[in-house]
Amino acid sequence: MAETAGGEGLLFLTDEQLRKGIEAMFFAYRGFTADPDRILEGMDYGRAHHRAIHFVHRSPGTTVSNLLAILGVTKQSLNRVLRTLIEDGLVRSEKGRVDARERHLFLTEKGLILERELSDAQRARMRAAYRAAGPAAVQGFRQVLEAMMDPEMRKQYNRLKEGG
Amino acid sequence: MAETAGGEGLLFLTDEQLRKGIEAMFFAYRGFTADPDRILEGMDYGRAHHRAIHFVHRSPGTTVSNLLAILGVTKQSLNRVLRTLIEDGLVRSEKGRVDARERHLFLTEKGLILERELSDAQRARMRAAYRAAGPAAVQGFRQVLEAMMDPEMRKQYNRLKEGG
DNA sequence: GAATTTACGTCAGCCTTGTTGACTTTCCAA
DNA sequence: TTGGAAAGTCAACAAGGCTGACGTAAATTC
Repeated sequence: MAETAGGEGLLFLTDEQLRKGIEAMFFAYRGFTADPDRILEGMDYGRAHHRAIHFVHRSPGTTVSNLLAILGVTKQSLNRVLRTLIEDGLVRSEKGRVDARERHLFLTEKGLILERELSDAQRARMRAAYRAAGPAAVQGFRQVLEAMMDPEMRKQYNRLKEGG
Repeated sequence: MAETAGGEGLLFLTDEQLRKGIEAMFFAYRGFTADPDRILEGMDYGRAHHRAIHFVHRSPGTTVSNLLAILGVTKQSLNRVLRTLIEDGLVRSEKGRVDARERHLFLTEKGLILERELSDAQRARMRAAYRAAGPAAVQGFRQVLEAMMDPEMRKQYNRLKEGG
């Protein structure tokens, strides 16, 4: 058995194993986004709209600043996406009561319908993958992903985990 | 304990669990690409160049058609990337001996140096994540990712796994 | 041997989604 | 009351996807 110094049998840390993990991430992410992409093509929306819809649904009433922090894009970029979603009546923007500078974002009925369609598709794939791999694998999956995040993103992720 | 029909305790298949998985994928993929992105910014290259370099390194002598199938982009898109890499002397293109229509692609010395820099960074993150999560988690991670791929992509992935 | 198909390259133009920079409006808080 | 934060907007640009059309060389098929 190929061992590294320390003799713990860290076969899973060889460059070859790491490379497989890298390629698995690459190919899997394609599958991960494939279904929503398919639904959105033809509509005037893209992946950026999906992300905005997802996180507004996830945290109703969230502010633009919040969303910027989560999505990690510039406000100009987010604004373009948000503006079309508001114009098309998928997202509602509400001036803050406590702090009137802030805009609180909500999905409208119409927005909720699209969100449902997108997340149903994405969850279906995730469910199939989970079912195929089993509960123990799922736990490992989540552990590795969490460890792979930047600390700042991990914070965001955990905040969402609790908050929901 | 919340059970679904069948009584196997499929707690990991609840919508809430699936949503967490979806968000974990989103945030983790950001981390996954962050280091190479940082290295490439400033150079005239981007993520698309990284992908081309990765898979040419992975399968030296691969053809353009092969690369197109793996990357899932149009030849025009790939060509733009490949052309700059060839011009800059990172990739060498060689007319096929058996079939002279084909172009076989290789990394040059210079290409190998950049590839090393990029993959070192990406592997370092992957290694840290693997180490933090442990071997069992890594196995689960790979199982779920593989199950998440489109069948066509899974074929490509497995072909690479063996071939290497 | 001629016709067709395949592999590759290229030009032109378009779209989405990211970026910077500059600027305004609104409004809270010191 | 004034400084600064939050939000929005305009303009310009770049990366990297896409389609469509076309050209060339080589292989394959008829």
